[in-house]
Amino acid sequence: MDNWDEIRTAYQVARLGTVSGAAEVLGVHHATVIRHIDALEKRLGVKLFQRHTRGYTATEAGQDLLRVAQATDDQFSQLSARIKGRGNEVSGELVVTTIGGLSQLLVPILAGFQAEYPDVQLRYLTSMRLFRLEYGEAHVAIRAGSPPQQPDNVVQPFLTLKSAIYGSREYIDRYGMPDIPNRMAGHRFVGLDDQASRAPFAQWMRETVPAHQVVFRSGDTRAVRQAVLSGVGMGFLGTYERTDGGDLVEVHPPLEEWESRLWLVTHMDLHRTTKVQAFLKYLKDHTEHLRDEVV
Amino acid sequence: MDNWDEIRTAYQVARLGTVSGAAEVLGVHHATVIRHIDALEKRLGVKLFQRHTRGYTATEAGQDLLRVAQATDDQFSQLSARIKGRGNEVSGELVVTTIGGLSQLLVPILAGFQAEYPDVQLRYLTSMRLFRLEYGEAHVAIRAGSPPQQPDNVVQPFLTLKSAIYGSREYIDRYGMPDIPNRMAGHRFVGLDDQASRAPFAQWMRETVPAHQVVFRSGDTRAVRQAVLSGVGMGFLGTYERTDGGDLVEVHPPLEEWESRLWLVTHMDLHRTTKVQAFLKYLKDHTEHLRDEVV
DNA sequence: TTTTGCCATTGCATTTCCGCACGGAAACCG
DNA sequence: CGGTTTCCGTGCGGAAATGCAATGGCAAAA
Repeated sequence: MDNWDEIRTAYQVARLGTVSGAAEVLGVHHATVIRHIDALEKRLGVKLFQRHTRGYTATEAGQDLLRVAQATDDQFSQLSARIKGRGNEVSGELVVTTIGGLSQLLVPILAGFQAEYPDVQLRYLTSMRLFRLEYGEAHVAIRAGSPPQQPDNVVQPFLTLKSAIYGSREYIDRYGMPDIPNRMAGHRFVGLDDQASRAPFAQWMRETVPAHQVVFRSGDTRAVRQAVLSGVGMGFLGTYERTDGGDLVEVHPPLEEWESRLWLVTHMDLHRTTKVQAFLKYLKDHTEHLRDEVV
Repeated sequence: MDNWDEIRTAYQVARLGTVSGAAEVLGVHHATVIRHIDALEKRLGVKLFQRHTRGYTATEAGQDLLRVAQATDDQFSQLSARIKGRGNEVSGELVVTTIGGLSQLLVPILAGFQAEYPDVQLRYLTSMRLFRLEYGEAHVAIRAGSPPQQPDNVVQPFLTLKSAIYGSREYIDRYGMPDIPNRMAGHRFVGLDDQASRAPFAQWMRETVPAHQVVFRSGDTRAVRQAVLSGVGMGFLGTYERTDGGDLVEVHPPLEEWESRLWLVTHMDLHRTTKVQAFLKYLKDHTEHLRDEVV
């Protein structure tokens, strides 16, 4: 049963009883309607209508088709309404994927967004592997580094994370303030676990700090921060983390080369949807102060 | 939501995940599939798929469509099977319309037909008004008189009903054998109630027998027969009725001008169906002896 | 890393489909 | 009873949908 349009045509004829009426409803010429009916009947090998001078009367087969197609028409109308509506409402799942270590910054914002749009179910993914927007695994991705070049993605700048080297007051009191990068001998560092990390400051650290001086490594930035706070050693922390309580001393101010540019990435096909737009707007509105600060 | 074919296309893409696969299943070119999807999405204003190099992945809207269209496809398949099958099976309603007075001949045949095809529901209509085949009011009509000329009807000769004048033995004993049409004075007749009846013998009677000699009229041929049997008067009876028990005397043998030609009429659109064909065959097979007899 | 295969996309040629107009027939209406 | 309306049926020219083939991109295999 291919060619669903012919069924639709036959449905209108069965419903209205005339070819002309069906043609008007369908917005086509009545000749087209006749041809559709003829083709459909030929393919089925059964007459759907009896032709007479006042119109078409459905045979038993035609009445059967009428019932089925009526239901189909209803279904499609509802489907259309749902789909069209869904484009303009903020509901359903919203999947956000990001690099690790931004939870502290993002989760409160996500919570606020969810409060504003209660119909949204949020999924916040910070997996090791890169979630792929093109397969629909996420609606919005936050990526770091150089601007992603995927062709089907819409990329826009998000934040520039400034990092500085911090140490705990306790550590400074004990080991003195290091003169970076000139005289760091005898000092201890806390760093990222990922040896291949492409974070700018991680690269700097690999090049500048001898490996044996990095006495604590972790993939979790909160663990890194905790380690610095505990006086294990100095380490890079995002400047946005500084405001959190804790007795931290800035050992070296932020350098431009340590900055990590963040990008908001969405798939082209989803970027225009109201849901994604609403989220992006909310996200930008609630990170404004950070952007001002770091620019 | 017009253009159901595009929904069908989108359905296959959602089901198979690739444009190429859908194109193969649908028996069209890739390009056509892409254009269908693009058009549908444009009309809905919502993306149904996310495009990537390995194929198309359905968005939430696309998955919704998938579910609905899946059900539709099932429905249409079943519909098609029903319709195609119905063309080749003998079931459902079968409406036969006929002139009055053939019940005695036809009903036993109808009963036999129904016994042979138990899935058939018979309707046997002998209404005053002419049921119109072209509006689908009946599958088969039995008409009398000159061959019907309706353009969309399939007409074939059925039987030739021979009529003769009968009287009861009692009547003949009392009034003597009349010499028809020469000396009928003093005789009594039983006739049809319908003054305008176009039955040949009714016409003959109107012209030949003075109205006051027709002492019993009825529209029901069985009543007429009963009246003749009861000795009310002479009357026309079909020769096929003669075999029935009863003490009848043929007052005048059948004349050609009294014959009533019967026609089997079907509407073109229904004539080819197995159901109608089966009925016509059964009808002919079981009236063969009558045909032989009257020719 | 190179190769191979699969897949979407796009411009161009073609065919199919559609709209138009005319004809004809039946019913409706004063 | 004749004019009028409302249908359906069909040949023909044009337009829209389709098929074709070339292109490019990505990923898995070699």
